[in-house]
Order: sequence, then C-alpha cells, then structure tokens
Amino acid sequence: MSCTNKMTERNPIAANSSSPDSDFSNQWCLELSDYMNLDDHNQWLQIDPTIEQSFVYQANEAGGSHINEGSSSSTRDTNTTTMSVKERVAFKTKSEIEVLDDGYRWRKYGKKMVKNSPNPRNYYRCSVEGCPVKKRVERDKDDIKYVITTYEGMHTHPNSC
DNA sequence: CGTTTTTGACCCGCGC
DNA sequence: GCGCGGGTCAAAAACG
Repeated sequence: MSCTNKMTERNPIAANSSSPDSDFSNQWCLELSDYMNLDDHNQWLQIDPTIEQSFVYQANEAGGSHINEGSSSSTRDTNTTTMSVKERVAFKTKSEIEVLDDGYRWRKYGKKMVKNSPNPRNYYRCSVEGCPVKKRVERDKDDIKYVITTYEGMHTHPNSC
C-alpha cells in the first residue's frame, strides 16, 4: 500500500467543487462535476453507459446521529449535537480490482456476507487518525465484473502522497 | 518492527 | 421481547 503518487486527489466531494481534473487516464477517473443530487432514495444512477460507470451522490443532513464511536460501551447518548453532514457517494465501476487506489490509505476493518448475494462486503476506513471517512466495497451480485464502492464522509487531511 | 488483514464475536436498530 | 440484518471492534496472524 504505498502511495504510488496517482493522480491528483480523487475525492468526489472535493472534486465537484474544485478543479475538474484534466488528467483522465485511469479507470477510476470520471467526471464528478456532473454529479446529481438524489434527495430521495438511494438508487443507482447511470451517467455514462459508455464508460460503464455509474455513481450516486447522496447528502444526508445530520439527524441520524450515527456516530457512536463507543470507546466506552456505556455512555452513548448520541442525541444532542447533530454534527457533520454525512455525505455518501456510491460508485459502480467495472473493474476486477476492488482496491482501487484513490490516493488515500485504507484499512479494512470488517467483512460481511450480504444475504441474497454470495459476494462479501468489505468495510474500509481511512488510516489517518481523525479522518471519519469510511468506504464500503461490494461486488455486484448480478455482474461480478462490477464493483460498488461507497464513500462516506470527507477527508479532513491532505493527501498522503 | 510496524502496520494491515483476517476472522469471529459483539452491538445496535428495527420489524414482527 | 425476540430475532434478524447490518455494521463495528478487537486479538492474533500475516506481510512489507
């Protein structure tokens, strides 16, 4: 897991409000500036069947308070401050590799088998302490050639590279 | 040697 | 109240 100095940063959220990377050479690259807001349900949205990639941008405003880090398994009153707007971005990419390097270091912290699908679901987390970004990687049960990557949160630190 | 991966167990929210 | 499903933790192994 060495930073091979990939392209600039691929942070979807940051990309949409930043420069539209003109460095399209990797399978991971896709125009994120054309994202659409789905304030309804989380359904897949195909933007460009040509490249066989689709993504969903979903911004959940605070209210769920799902941040129970739970150092101690006793105090967990999660109400009170509704902090952080959790953003979720889901990608569906055609690739045989699931560990697409996006410039950040990810630490796998869990694996689960989803029912109704023989494919396991992997849970990754940013290795940088203090970075609440989580990533969920799962293979499409219909097309194992496709990989569904779901980002959650935003990086609060500069790129490691 | 430090860090990550792996795997099972645990925990929590929700439905019944 | 219990069971299910999904998500997370944590200890030890694996890896560079």
